[in-house]
Amino acid sequence: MSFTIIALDKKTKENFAKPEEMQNSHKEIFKIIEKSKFSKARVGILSTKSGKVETPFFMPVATRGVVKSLSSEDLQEIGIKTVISNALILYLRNGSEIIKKFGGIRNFMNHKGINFTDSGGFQMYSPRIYIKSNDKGVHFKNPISGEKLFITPEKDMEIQLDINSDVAMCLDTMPMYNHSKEEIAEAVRKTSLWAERCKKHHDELQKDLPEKNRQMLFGIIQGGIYEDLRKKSAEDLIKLNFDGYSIGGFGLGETREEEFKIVEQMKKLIPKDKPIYLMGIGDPLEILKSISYGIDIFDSRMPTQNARRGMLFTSEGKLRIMKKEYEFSKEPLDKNCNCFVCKNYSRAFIRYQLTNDEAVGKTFHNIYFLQKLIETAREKIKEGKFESFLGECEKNWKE
RNA sequence: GCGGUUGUAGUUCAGUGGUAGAAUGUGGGAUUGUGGAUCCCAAGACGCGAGUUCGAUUCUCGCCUCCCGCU
Repeated sequence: MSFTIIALDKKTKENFAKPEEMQNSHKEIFKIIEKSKFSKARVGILSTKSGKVETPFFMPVATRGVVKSLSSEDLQEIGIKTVISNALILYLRNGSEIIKKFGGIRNFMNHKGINFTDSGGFQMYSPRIYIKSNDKGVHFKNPISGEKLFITPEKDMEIQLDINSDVAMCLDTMPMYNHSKEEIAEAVRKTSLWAERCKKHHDELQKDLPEKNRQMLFGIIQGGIYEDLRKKSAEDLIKLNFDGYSIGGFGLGETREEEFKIVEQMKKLIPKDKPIYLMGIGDPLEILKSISYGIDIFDSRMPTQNARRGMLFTSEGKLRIMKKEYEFSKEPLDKNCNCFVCKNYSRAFIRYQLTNDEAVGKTFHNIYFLQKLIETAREKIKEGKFESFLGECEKNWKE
C-alpha cells in the first residue's frame, strides 16, 4: 500500500536532511529556538547522528521496522521525519542481528530520517510475553520459538546499539495504573537501578565513537500519579545526565487532570535544555495540551492502530467510520484535510473497504492529520499564537 | 402419494409443563512507549392452528415447512 503518486512538494523535500549534511557538530544536541510567552510551549531542534528534527514532533510507531500499512515513501510524503521501533520485539525475530548487518535500522527500513528505539520495558504489560522481573533484569518468553529470554539493562543497550537507532530508551519497569502505591514505588526503585546500569554500559559501549556518531540515550521517569514517587524518579535520573527525559506510564486509565498535574511537575524538575518525551500519548488534543505544558516529543500507536479499527481523526473530532450513518456518505473523511485519501475517497468507500479489512489509506490520513496538526502548532508557537490555536482546536473537537 | 425427519434471534445451535440462553451477525461505546487484537453495552426468536392443562415454546392432533427414503 503506497501513495507515492503525490509529488513531494519543495518544502517537504528540503526538510529531509541528507546524510552528508548530518556531520555537524553535536555539541548542542537540543536547542530551543522559540518559547511561548503565554505557556510552556516551545520549539526546538533535536540534533541526532542522522540529522536534525524540529520539536515538538510526533513519532508513528514502527514496532518491527515498519509503520503498519505505510511505506517509507509514504512517511516521506507526509513529512514524518522520526519513527520509533521496538528493540525487544525486533530482537525476538532475530531482527536486531539482521539489522546489525545492514549497519542499522536507518538503512534496513530505508527511512531517510531519524529512528528512536524503545527498550521493551513497556512489554512488561503484555502477559503473553512477560514472565517476571527481578533486580537483575526481565524474564520474557519468546512467543515464536517458545524459549525463555533474560533481558538485562546491559543486554538491552547492546540490542539497541545493534539496531543503531539515533535515540535509545532505557530499560524501565512500567507499573500499571491500578497497581498499589507500594508496587509503583518498587517500579521506580527498579527503574532507577536499571537506568544507572543502562547509562554506564551505554557510555562504555560507545566510548571509542566520535561524539557525532553516538546514539543518544533517554531515561524514563515512572511513579504513576504520585508526585512524591515521580519526584524521586526524576531526581534519580537527572543525576545521571541523560540526553533527554521521558515521562512514562501514562495513557493507562488515569484522568487528564492526574496526567497533566504530573507533567507540570516534571517540567519544573527536568533541566530546561533537555528534550522531554511524553511516551505513548497520541490523542490529538492531549498532544496539543501537553505541548502547552512544555512537552517536545510524542509517540503512540493510537493513530495507526485506531485507523485500522475505523477511528479517524478529523478537524472536527473523532470520526467512527463504521457508523451506519456513513454507509452512503460521499463526503471525505475530513473536508479540511489535503491528504491523498481525503482528496480521492469517500467515507462510504473507506467504510465499505474496512468491512473487508482492506487498507485504503486510513493510516495515511491519521498520520497526515497529526503531522499537520503539530506542524501548525510549531508555526503558531513561532508566531506567538499557539494558545489561541489550542483553544480553537478544543472548541472544534468532538469526541 | 406413503413413511421417517426437522422447525427457537438475520444465521448456526442450546434448553424448559411456569413465556427462553450462547456463538456469530447487527447498532452503539472503549482503544494512547502495537504480536494484524480485545473488551463493554444494547436491540433481536419458540412455523401456523386446535386440543389436554390452572398454565403449552415444551405433550397430543392437523396443516405448512426442511431434509432423507420408498412408490
